[in-house]
Amino acid sequence: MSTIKDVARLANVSVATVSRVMNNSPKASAASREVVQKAMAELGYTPNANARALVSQTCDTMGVVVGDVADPFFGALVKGVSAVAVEQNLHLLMGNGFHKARQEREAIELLIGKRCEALVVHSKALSDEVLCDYANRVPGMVLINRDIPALKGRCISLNNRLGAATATRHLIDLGHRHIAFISSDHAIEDATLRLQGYQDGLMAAGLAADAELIESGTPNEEGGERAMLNLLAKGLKVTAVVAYNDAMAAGVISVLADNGLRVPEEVSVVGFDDIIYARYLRPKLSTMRYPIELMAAQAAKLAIQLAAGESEATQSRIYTPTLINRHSVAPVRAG
Amino acid sequence: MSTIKDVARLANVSVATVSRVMNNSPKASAASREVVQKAMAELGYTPNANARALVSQTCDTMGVVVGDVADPFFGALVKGVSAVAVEQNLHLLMGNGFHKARQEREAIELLIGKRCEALVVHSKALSDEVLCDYANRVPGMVLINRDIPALKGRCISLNNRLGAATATRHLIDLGHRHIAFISSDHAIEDATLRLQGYQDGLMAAGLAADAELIESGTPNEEGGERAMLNLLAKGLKVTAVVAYNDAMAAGVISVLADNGLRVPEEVSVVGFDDIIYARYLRPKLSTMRYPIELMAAQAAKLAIQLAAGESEATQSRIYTPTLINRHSVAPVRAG
DNA sequence: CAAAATAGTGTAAACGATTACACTGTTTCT
DNA sequence: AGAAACAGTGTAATCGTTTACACTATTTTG
Repeated sequence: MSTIKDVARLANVSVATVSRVMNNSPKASAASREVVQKAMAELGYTPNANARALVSQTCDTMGVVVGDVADPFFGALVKGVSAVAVEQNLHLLMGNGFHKARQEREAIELLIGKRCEALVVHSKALSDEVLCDYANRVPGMVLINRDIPALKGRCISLNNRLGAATATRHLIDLGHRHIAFISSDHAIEDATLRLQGYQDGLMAAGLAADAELIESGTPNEEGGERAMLNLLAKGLKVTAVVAYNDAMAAGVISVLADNGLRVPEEVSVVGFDDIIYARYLRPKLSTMRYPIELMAAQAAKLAIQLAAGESEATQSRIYTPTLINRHSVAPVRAG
Repeated sequence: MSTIKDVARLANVSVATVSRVMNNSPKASAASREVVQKAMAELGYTPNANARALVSQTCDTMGVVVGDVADPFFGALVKGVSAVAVEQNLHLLMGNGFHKARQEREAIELLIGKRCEALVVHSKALSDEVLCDYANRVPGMVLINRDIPALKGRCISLNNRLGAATATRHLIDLGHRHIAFISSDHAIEDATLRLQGYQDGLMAAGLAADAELIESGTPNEEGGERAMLNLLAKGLKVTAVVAYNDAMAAGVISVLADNGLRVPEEVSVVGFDDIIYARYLRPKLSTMRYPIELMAAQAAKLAIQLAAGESEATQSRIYTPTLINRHSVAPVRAG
């Protein structure tokens, strides 16, 4: 691969002139512009971004760490970050943490190593301390879907607990009294919080929380299917289900339908996240909207500001999930 | 941010020693190991990957260019590439082309600029010539979902035409004679090819292709809805629909259901791609499987091999889409 | 015990770009 | 005409690493 020297040689100028042409410096004459550009084209020259980053101490890159890109939720997250990156003329470097501590660390360290100025990190497997440590090293690092007290102004998260409570209350308002919860067995905060929210909802209505009505599985379609199958096997009366997320809700609906239970006539189902295909399920899924793309864009902007040295806010930004009423929830049937 | 010199100073050794410790060189004594590691930890030192890449002429990074990460299809593609990246201990750099020529160029040039050794590129907006040009500059560049004759051994694609023909034939075999095609209005090869495949299918059965039965829209759920709405408005007899992709099929089914037309009893629908949520639609979507994750992994492996200097194959790798029979297709009803 | 081998360290030259500074030649001004 | 301003260029230092090479101190060998 050719270097700036090759170009300089071919164009019969110095490397400084080549550099000036590349960077549109006003100090380059029209004549050198032309000859240099011709040489660059002839050699198929692409400047070495690493060398550039080294001397200019900035690589115009934003980094983002997610769990797994193939998950639509993270797809939306990356899209939100990507949009502001494009807008700000930054490039995007992506790391997958796969929900494992070691891999999350590696991903973050890689991005810091490449000297990304702004960093949006989604980490569930790392401790507050570890994350603080990184954050202290990198001013432009922002955490998404996490709320660490010591990192107040650099966290953007969602009130998971409130969301699950809202979903539950909605069902109760429609007359449901036998409400199950399909939980995630991933040992992350969100799972606990949403479960608590469900219990809050029951409690507020003076309903007892029955542990038998709680089943869990991996937080995807298969997990939802399996958990619902287990729940059904118990033969309990259930008129409504609150699912940990939309993917699990899809599994739940699938199992319900396969077993001749009509949604929402016989069983109501409410999801969480409002992922891209929630409204294309049949029935269209009622769910708690998680404005992740918006939040991610917000996080990206914040990261850029912090990287530029702006002082941080004194408060975490906590979003509120809102109920989206589609067709998977109905009032409980008389009797 | 601290540098190797800071570490050296604090540890009272030379930078060479620090470097040796970092790289686990056998030339570093246990004593320096300890003192250097302590200094690194104390400073929160992270080596500058750009400097490293500059001198070592390799950055252990694989690049991937996709249309839009938020699209589940591309999510799966990135996942496939990501899996082999992790396996080979490479990092992943991602660029979004958003199906625009200028942005695709920028994304590719960025990755070349960063000196990614291996590159998996999904580009539909760039011409064969432009792509060839890039490929000639970068030995480890592989094209996915594209088949450029001049780049035989470096293309991995799917037989779109055959896929659409297979889907159509399947419907014909079930007795359907009034089969519509919901096409994508993106001006890319795939759209043309799938439409041709549909026509091939009809032709092979001696059926006339009725231009009235072809509607198009943006290749997503909304586009599918709109196109199906337009088709319905014509009041033609239609017993089956072949959709450009699963997202459009989801829209098609949604509109059909909203208008009281039962799928598959009254109208059969077949999609294309088998994206993640195809089997969670109701009815479960019958579709042509596009093994994109597998293909992407294959492309990534190929890219790595080529980057390592292995000679290329003499043939493009063309995958065959297979029919996945779920519940959105049924035999035509008597009468 | 001297010579040779070994272990560990440091110095300095790369890598490929940017840019301050010095320089030359031309234009503009008085 | 001579001074001052300006335009354009090149030289060389720099960014933060790696690593060949030279070097010293120690250990092994005959």
